[in-house]
Amino acid sequence: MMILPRRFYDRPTVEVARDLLGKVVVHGGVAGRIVETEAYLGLEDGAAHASRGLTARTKVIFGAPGHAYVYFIYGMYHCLNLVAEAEGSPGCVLIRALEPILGMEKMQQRRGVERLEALTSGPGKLTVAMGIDLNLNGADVTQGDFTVRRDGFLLDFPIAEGPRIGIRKAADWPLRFWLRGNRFVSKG
DNA sequence: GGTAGGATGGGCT
DNA sequence: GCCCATCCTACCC
Repeated sequence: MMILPRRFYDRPTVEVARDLLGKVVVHGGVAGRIVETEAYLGLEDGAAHASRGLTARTKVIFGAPGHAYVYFIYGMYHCLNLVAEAEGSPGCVLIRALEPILGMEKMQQRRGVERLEALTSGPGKLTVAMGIDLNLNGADVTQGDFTVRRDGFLLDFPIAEGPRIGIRKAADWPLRFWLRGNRFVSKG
């Protein structure tokens, strides 16, 4: 599988969010195919962390594309984003759900559940299953043992789009993308 | 089938 | 002090 090059991410965030569907996140011996994403934009997007401006937390989002933005939420979960847009221009894509394709036993150990549909069907679940935490914040996903790749298979479900989940501001913006009918999507 | 409530801690006003 | 880009359990149709 070919690692996605940095230029893949150096585009408008919405395009990157849509095109990440079907790509494969690899971390060590564990991998999953992306089936659901959300785009988070810049200053104009009240739901985006970057709308607060450049801070210690958001500096990764303003940095070079092709890096991971990982943050801690609700006191116990982590969420994985991939940074898009040129350096200096904020934008990132939240990975909301994966279809497990490699290392399912490891995922089951980390999650403490058996059902495949329960392993990675949500942003907090998939970071546990993949072993992703703050240590990977800022990591370059175009090289090393934490990467995103394309596998050459065609998408087997149509792409759907709709409002993002779990936010209050800009709640009606259609920036969520998913593979309609895929059983690993978090909702719908 | 559905949902209300609680766990739990960092970021920012 | 308030707000979260969440998840699981208990409980109720």
